[in-house]
Amino acid sequence: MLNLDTVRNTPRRVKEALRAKGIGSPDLVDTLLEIDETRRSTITELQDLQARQNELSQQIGTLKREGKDEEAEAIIEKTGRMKAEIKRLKDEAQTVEDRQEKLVLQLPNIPHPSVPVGADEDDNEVEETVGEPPTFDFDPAPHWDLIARHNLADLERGAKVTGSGFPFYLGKGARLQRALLNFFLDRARERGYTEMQPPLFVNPDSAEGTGQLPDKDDLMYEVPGDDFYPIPTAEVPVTNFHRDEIFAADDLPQQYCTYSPCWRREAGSYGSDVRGLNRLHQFDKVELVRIVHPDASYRALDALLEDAESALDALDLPYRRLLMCTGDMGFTQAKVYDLEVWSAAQERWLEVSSVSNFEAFQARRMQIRYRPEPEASPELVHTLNGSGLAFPRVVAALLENNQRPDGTIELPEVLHPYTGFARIGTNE
RNA sequence: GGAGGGGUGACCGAGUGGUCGAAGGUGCUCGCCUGGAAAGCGAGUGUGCCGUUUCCACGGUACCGAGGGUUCGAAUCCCUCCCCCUCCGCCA
Repeated sequence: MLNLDTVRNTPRRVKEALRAKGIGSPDLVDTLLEIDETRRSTITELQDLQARQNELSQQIGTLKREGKDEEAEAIIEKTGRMKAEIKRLKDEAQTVEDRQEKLVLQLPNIPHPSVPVGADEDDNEVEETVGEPPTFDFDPAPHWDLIARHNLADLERGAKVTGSGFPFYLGKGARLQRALLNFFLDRARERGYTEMQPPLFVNPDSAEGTGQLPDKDDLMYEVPGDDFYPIPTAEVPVTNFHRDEIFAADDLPQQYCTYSPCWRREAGSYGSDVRGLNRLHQFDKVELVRIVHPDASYRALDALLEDAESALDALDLPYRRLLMCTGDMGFTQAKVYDLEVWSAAQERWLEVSSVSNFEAFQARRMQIRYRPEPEASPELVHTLNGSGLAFPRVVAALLENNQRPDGTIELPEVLHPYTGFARIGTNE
C-alpha cells in the first residue's frame, strides 16, 4: 500500500508507476484524489458536530449531578436533532473511507529509480551469469525422463490422487527433497536467520498484508467453509508474524528462514513449459525474510541476494541473475532480482529464486513499525524476502546437469552428508 | 464438540452510564541527588485520522478483542462474532 501523502504530493510519480508496471489506469489516481477530498471534508464536518455534541453531553452530565433536571432536559431536546445528522455523516464517512481504501489497495508499489523501465520479460536485464553450462558428448535426458528412469517421482499417480501438478516423490527422489530442506535451512541459519515453522494456512488479513489479496486472488487456493488460504509462499505467514507490532530500533533487523510447501493455482498454465517439475501446484521452498530499518533495506537486498546465490554456488549450478524491469515485476515490489538456474537438457533457464525489496509497501498494510528513538513516533519498517531456494527446479537442474552417459546422476559433494548417497542410479 | 471464566495502554492491573485516553504499579525518557552506581525524589511517556501552523507545536475526533445496537452521553448496558484460559469429551 502506498502512503496517501505520496499520492497527494506526487500524483505524477504514482501515475508513472502505474504506467511503468502496466497495472491499472492512471485515472485511478485522479479518482482517488477526488474521493480523498470528499472524505476529508466529510470527516471535518462530522468531527465538528461531534465536538458540539460532546460539549452538550458534558453540560447535561453536570446539570444532572447538580439536580437541575429541567435545564438538562432542555439541552437534551436540542441534542436530539444532532443525533440523526451525526449518524448520517458517520455512515457517509464510512462509505467514502471504504471506497478510498479499495482504490488505494489497487495502487502498485513505485519501482526504485534503479529499476529498468520495460514492458515484459524481454526487457529484464541479465546482470551476471555465473558458472559454465555443462557440455555432453551424448544427448542429455530431460529431468522428466531421468525421474521416470530412476523412479524418483510419480506425477501420474499424483494426478490420480489429487490433480496434475501434485507430485509424489519416491525413494532417492524423496530423500533428495529432504536433504535439500536441511541443506538450505542449515545454510540460512549459519547466515544469521532464525529458523521458523509457520502455519501453512493464513487468513484474509494476512493475505492482504503481504499483498496476495486483493490483487492476486487467483494465485491462491481457498478452503471452503473456513476463511483460510493455503499459503502460496511462506512469505505470507512469516512476514505477518510481526503484523501490528512496533519494534525498538535495537530489535531490527529481524531475519527468518523457513521451509514450507507452497500451493499455487497457476491458472491458465499448460504446455511444455510446465512439464515435469517445471511448474507445479504444490512445491517445496525455503524462504528468507528480512524486516529491516528503512535506511538499510537496499543493503539488505544485496545481502539477501548473496544468501540465495551462495546456495547455487555451493550446489555448483550455473545460474544467472536478472534485474526485473518495471513491466515484469510484481505489484508489491520496489525492486526484484530473479535467479535462474541452467537446465542442461531443456537448454533453458529456470527461475529458482525471486529476491525482493518491498520497502514500506507491505509494512504499511501490516502496520509493522519501529521507534527510531525511545520517545519518538513510530515509523514503518522495510520488508524483504527471497527464495533460498525453490526445490523442484533445483532438482531438475541437478538431475539434468549432473547426468552421466550411463544414465546415472552424480550429486554435488556438499549434499552427500544430507542425502546419505552420492549417486542416483546406483547403490552408492 | 460440551461447561465455565476472561480479553483494558510496552507489561501488570483498577474501573458497571457522565468531569475516563482511562486510577495505581512496573518499564522507559529527561532532570535532581551521588565520586560513580543503586535506592530516593520530580517531570514526562499510546495510536490513527481531521484541522491550524515557518520549525517547535497546538486544537478536535475516534480507538478499552472485532462489528452492530440502546442512550443526550458507553470501557461500563444489549446483540453477533473472534480469540485466550480451566475442566470434560475426542484425537496425531
